[in-house]
Amino acid sequence: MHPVSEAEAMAFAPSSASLSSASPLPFLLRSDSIASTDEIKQGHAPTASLGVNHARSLLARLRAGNKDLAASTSIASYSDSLKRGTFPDNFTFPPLLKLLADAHAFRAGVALHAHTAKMGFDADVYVRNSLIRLYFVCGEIGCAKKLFDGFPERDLVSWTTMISGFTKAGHPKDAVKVFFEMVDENLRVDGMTIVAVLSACAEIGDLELGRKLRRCVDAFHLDADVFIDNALVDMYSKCGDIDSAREVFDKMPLRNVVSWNSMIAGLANNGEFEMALVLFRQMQCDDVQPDGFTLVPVLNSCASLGALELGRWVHACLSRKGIEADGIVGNALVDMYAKCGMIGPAMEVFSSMFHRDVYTFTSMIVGLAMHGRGDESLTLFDDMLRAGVRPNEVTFIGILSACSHAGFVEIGLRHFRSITATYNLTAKIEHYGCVVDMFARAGMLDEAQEFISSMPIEPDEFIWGSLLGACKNYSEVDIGETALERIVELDPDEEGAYILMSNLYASSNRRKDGYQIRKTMRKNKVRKTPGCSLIEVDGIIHEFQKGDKLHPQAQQIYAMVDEFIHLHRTLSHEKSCHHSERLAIAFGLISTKPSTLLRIVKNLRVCKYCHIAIESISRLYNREIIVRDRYRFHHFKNGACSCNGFW
DNA sequence: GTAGGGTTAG
Repeated sequence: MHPVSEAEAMAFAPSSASLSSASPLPFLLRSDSIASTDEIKQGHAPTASLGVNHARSLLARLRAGNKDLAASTSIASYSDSLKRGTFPDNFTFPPLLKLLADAHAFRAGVALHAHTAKMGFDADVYVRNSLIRLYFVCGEIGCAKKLFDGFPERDLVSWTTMISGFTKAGHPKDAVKVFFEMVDENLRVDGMTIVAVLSACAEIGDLELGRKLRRCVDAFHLDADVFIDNALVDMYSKCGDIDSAREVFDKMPLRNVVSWNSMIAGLANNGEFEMALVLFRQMQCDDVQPDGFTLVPVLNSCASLGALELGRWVHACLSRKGIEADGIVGNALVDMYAKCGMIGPAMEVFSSMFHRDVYTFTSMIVGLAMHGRGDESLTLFDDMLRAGVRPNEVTFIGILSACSHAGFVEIGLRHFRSITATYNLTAKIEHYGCVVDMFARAGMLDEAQEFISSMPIEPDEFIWGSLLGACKNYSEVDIGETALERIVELDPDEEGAYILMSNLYASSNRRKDGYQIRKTMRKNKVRKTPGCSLIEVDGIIHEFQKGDKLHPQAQQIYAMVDEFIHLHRTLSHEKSCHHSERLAIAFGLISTKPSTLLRIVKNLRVCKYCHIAIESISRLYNREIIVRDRYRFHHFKNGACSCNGFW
């Protein structure tokens, strides 16, 4: 950092001589006080100029980045010309104000606002609109609103600036209100206004208004505009109407990188991860260069699908393009590696990052907890607090599940209490669920029941499910029956609960009751979510459903599965099982080199028998196998699993 | 000759 010279600090103070003829009040470095925003909110232009210390800190801050440099250079040359006696005109201010807005240089903005007022240009419509945007960007919504309200000559641009300003400031409902005021006044609306309102609709999720705007776009034949089409794609995606988004996207005569980004992000955010990746490949075929905005939803999709190879490719692509693996992109990378079972690489990216926020830490904390590394997860939480990063609700999901997994009941309870007591966050049903799970897994079934009855929130089927699961493990038929009753009341289609209960009966020598449960399931036509496992081989994701023979290599796969049973039978007696994870593992074994690590992603929990079988497979075939199920990772190696039987 | 537009994580 260069020292700031007095001359530079004076840059904001035009000499009184050069201004005396234009203004009765000379601009001087009067004090360190700056005009308060109250002045502006009350409808007055700021009167005080910038003080020495403020100018100094501003200049230091302006040196920090490119936008800031651009702003500081321009301001410097502006004040130089003032000192030379050249006077600004109405064309001088808009570009300067824009630079200051982009650099979020609020104090300098106020100072310049004062200049415009002193020189009589603050009623110029261009100057006024620039000031409105500046105040919005700096978070001074009250000032922006005052400038707009007290401005008789406001034009289309003023209105559009208000609409987009409110949306970007996180007040999309106010944006829509402004739009309707505009409509009520029968004012002209153009494409840019529509884009701004569509963006507000997207934030609110107001599909109805979005559709009306679409009709407006069609009526005025504005739909060949790439900005409008992009805004439509984004609006439809964020409102959950992904088909309409795709329809607009497919019909676009011209697409830019933002069009692809919006569509890929829309697919990923609507859970269409495979399609997001397909579109990403298509984008490359179209020779559109991806940027950070593209790669974040692509990484999220990789994370959800366990597509590590593509994820790694994206990582390499980032480095190649010189996109820094920091901030949001870094967070997405950490999350991708953690969700693909690669805690080591996740930690490497984590350590290399400069800006670690609550998302960075949370991804890592949740990742470690899901891998059964509860103590490391808790250590990282302490690191996070020491780094001055405040946890959020999701962080506590990770912390509580880490405690649950590691059997730290006391520590877990202390963290649970701190959610509200220390951090003033809301403990949600998921947090209560973690605590129930914590008691239940530790075999403290009475405490779990007591905790459930003391909850201020109505327990849901997941809470009762945790309890039932523990009843199964500890053969507690009575409590299990109560839990099942509650679950059936809340979600009669919950197949897992019936199966747990029937297994609980079976393990308690009450097979008859078990059959009864299965009969009820058939009678009630309880749907079964089909088990589905994914495995990525050579960058291609292969999907298997329980017992399906759709894969081109089905014959070899089933032969391999039979081999498992044959080998496995020497250890225990098992009937033939074609659960999806076995098919995926069999395919992995026959299509990769010996000792290649296999990674499976499954939509449901791994059953007890498959868990035992995979332990043996890892030893017999000398393979590390990482299975991500609905809840956590199972890292199988040499006949043992990282979950230690906790799942 | 100046001002206003779209996309990103747990």
